[in-house]
Amino acid sequence: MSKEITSRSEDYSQWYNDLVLKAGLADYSAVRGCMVIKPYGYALWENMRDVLDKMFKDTGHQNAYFPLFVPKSLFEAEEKNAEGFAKECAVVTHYRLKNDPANPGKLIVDPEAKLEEELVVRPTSEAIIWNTYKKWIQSYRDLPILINQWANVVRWEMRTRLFLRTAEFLWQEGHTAHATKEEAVEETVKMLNVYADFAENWMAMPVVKGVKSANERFAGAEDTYCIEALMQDGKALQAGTSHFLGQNFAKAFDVTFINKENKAESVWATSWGVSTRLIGALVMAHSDDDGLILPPKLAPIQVVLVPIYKGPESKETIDAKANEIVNQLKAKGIKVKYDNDDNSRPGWKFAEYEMKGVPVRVALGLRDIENNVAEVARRDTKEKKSMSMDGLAETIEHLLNEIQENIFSKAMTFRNEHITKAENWEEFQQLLDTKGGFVSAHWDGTSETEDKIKNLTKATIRCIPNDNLMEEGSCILTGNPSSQRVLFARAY
RNA sequence: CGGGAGGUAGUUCAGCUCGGUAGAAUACUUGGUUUGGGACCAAGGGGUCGCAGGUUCGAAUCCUGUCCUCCCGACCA
Repeated sequence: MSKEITSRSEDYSQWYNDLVLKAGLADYSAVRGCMVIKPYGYALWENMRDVLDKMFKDTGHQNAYFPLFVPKSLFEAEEKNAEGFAKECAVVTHYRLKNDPANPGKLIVDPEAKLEEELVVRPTSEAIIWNTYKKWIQSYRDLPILINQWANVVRWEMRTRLFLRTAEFLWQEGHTAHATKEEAVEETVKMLNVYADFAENWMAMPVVKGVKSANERFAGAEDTYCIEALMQDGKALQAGTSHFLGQNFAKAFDVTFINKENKAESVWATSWGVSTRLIGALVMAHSDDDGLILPPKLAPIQVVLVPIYKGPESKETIDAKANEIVNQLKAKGIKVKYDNDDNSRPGWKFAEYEMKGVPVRVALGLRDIENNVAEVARRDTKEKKSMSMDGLAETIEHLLNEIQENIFSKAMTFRNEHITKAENWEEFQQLLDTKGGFVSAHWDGTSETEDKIKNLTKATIRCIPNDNLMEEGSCILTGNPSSQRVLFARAY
């Protein structure tokens, strides 16, 4: 047991906070609700970003960059979107400070520098982007436009949590424009699948793909598709969304194109995004009371090599052998760190790299070298084994794959065990209170019922799964007829 | 934004009730011994007690304001 962090059973929230801070992922800042992402956390984000970026490019998208500020008049153009975000917008009203005549050395906002029109700090970029697309689109030949941007956005949240909900966060937002509804819907689904692929095959985090109910839909969207993940405390977390925006933004920003029949039509739109929230998801999906457990495919350090010195004369021998192993691992493209820092002892390093979630640790001492072996420890199961130095790089390469698969299947098993059917209201409540996870239940399809259930239980409809079976039943709350089950859960 | 808790050395915290020269552990620096699960010895450095006012001869301590964090709630694509 670690003496550094609160255990999950004692206080899950505190465990999460301790972990993020002590593993060196992030730190609090002097700005309310805004965090500092530290090098180790940022390295993790860079790995995630690079993989996603390649996936976006492989599906035909290009990166571009749009301004941080949105003039208020543009922001309010799409009414539902504006209304949805209005109460959490940071707004720039002035462009200059000046010395405070009453208080030397202090600054005040210069009242003479008031902006004619306020600038909204983007909470999302549909407005500024569709205002731009208007200029770019005249003909069907200009479509589709498939653009992604990596950016920061600001949402003035009332209550923030490291990575899971911060006032400023990093994300990517894809914004595409299409000539037909079918093509836009296809794009929306395609990107949802990209997200699910990334979550499952890179983050080792199983997700349910589905569509949101009207209550949970993105402001301004016709349909919001999502991937929903399950955390170890039984709460759900929305890990990514892909929106079919219909022609709402095209109409709000007057973006039309001339089709092959020489007729003007409104453009069809999608937008889709994932954020640094995924780091929070990754932490909560796999880690334990000793620290992070990172999937090898995304870990900033995949293998750490720790020398066990015995007297100064052993250093040369061990360093030489260690460098040999490092080079073999590097030749296989494995990210390896040789930690021969003599200021901390092996035991300290073991605990430290467990905290940081490094998937594989190799300990190397004279004893091992004499026997032509190395001690290999895996983070996920904490299993330690002496392994032959012959073909060690291959052994470790396979082990990394095995760890990736193991943490995925462990998370998958947990997730599957936490999708439970509820047949009546008592059962529904009891499942939420005692077991947690997703509760699969019939719902009459109305927003009113969903609101009532939320007020009574704090559970929301996470999604209507894509591959849902049609099944006659009656609503868990009202008893009204229902044609399919939906997934309820308490969520982050 | 409502309720609760908190902010003192890099970190975790004591001191505050009852005002009187700023403390511990750990971390850090230097030297040495060490190294198979968070080493040991010796010496050394480090805090305008979150910030701003006020009361007082004197404030970490009492009062007011403010900023930040955590927990619960409301809110949240």
